[in-house]
Amino acid sequence: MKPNAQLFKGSLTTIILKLLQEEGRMYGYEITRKVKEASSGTLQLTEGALYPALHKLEAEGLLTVTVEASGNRPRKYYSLTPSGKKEVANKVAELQAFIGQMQSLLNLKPGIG
Amino acid sequence: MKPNAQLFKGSLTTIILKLLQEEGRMYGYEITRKVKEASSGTLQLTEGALYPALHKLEAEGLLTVTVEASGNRPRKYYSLTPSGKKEVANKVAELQAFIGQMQSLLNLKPGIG
DNA sequence: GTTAGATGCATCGGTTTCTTAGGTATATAT
DNA sequence: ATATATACCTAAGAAACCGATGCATCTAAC
Repeated sequence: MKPNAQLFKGSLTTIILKLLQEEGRMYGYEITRKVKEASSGTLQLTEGALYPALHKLEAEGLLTVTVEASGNRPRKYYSLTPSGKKEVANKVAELQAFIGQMQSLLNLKPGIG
Repeated sequence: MKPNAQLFKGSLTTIILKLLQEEGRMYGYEITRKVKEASSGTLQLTEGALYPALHKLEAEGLLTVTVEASGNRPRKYYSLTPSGKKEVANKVAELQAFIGQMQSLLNLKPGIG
């Protein structure tokens, strides 16, 4: 039983955009580490979920990529495009509103109805 | 753009269990109304998502059904089984912990990195 | 020297979950 | 007659995610 290990449906892209807004630019592997670290290991963002999401965001024009050979192996740094920067605020606001609604459903006291 | 209309992946069953814990017993159509009402119309729980979820929870032994002809048309009232009552606390706690992690990711300030 | 583990990219198959659309049936309102 | 509300349900398809796997490089262990 590990349903808590998976991200909210449709929220992964929002998380990615938010992290890029925060950090400026990141590469894929770094994002997986960041999510794991920021959630104390609770949220495990698998690469099988991340990379398709990154490619999709890039195809939608929200992200750009710059490849850099960082001493060792090449890294693909992702950063927000102008339209990506606009989208962040919207998506984050949507997700937060949504979380608020979820909490109002979860915070009802049992046996009162 | 209506990603905010959908429930978190895997959270629908938790919401159902929570509502039944709160209300004692409910029928399907009533649950859809309740979610819509409690979220001011933000969350729309479609029947195509609800009924399969209810049947699955019943098959897992977390819910029981009693059919009642309530004046007009027959209703299927769902309520928690003993094991369902145990599961509610766990699932709600999991989801709340998860929401907390999501918020900590979303509440980071932009441009600081 | 070769095995293991970390970094760093990526795809593929399968499963679950949700959406969209439709179906059945009764009652009420227009 | 037609639309809306109640009340149940399924089925097809899309979407998202998980787990496994693959390639390649570098470092550390033994």
